[in-house]
Amino acid sequence: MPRAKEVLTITTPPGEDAEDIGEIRDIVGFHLRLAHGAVYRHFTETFTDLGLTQKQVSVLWLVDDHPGIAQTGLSQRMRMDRATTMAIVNRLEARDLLARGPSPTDGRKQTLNLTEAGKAMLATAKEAIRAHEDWLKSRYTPREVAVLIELLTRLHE
Amino acid sequence: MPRAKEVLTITTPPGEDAEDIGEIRDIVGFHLRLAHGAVYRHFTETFTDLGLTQKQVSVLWLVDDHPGIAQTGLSQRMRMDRATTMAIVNRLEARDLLARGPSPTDGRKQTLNLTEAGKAMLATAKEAIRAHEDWLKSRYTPREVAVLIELLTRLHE
DNA sequence: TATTGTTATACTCTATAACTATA
DNA sequence: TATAGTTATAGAGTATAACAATA
Repeated sequence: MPRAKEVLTITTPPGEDAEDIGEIRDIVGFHLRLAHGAVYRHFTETFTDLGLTQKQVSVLWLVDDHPGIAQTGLSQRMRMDRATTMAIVNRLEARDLLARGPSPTDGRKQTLNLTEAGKAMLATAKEAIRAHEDWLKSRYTPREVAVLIELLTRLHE
Repeated sequence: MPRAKEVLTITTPPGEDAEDIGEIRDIVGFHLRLAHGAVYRHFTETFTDLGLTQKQVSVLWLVDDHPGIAQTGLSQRMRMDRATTMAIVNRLEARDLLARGPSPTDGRKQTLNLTEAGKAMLATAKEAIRAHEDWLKSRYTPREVAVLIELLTRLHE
């Protein structure tokens, strides 16, 4: 009796149609969306006073970590479109938290740097982030936090 | 020598200021946002032809699972505001995928049900979801998928 | 030709506030 | 009073397309 060369075995739950994709609670994307939404809402509440969004804080943080970074560099690190990056940088520049400047090496590029107000805002924001992350991590052991970050990283790397 | 009653020990990495929150790559929310964005983009690409968003598919699916559900019931399951739910239901109703009806028991409520076109669309959407989830799950072992869902669920439950 | 920044445009999501009808 | 739906409004994120300047 010849053996089948099994590359992958898919088990169909008993009593369920093989064509059925299953239940919505088994969809990873569904949970990812709900989890993101919950964290987004808590973030927004935490940051009402500062008036900053997740994206805006991320941009301030990344510019602080990489002074003089160009908008395309920011786009790559944030996995955003150029136009989307523009919109966010525009808002931060309008609030005088971030400044555009010319690139000494490439006339097409802009250099981005935090203003003094931007640095102060980032410091305050990091305090709020700490509280926000504590709220988030309170559900997990340190080991679980590490696992969660590992698994999430595989989705965006 | 008295022992300290340690509830939680927080270890500060050597050479790092205790006031420093750390690096952005250690922030769970940062990875969650990037992961969500990556999955969102792949979802959008997968669903360009159908012209459905994540939220819209979730609503169709939930209405199919719970025929006659009210908009507030939908709001709770999707963790959305009433007004946000309205906007999404409006779009689906305008495309004749979903129908509003009166509630037999409560004059304030609306019942929601899929139209025939809505049921057909959902069936097609589920096929696309299957491909989308396969892409997503290809990074993980079945065990890791279960862990990821477990950890994400703790964030939105 | 390719890259970078820019502008214009459009759609979706999200939430708040205020209003109406019903319980 | 509280709940459900509705409407209006506003801000933010997302992407596409087209354009100008530079490499």
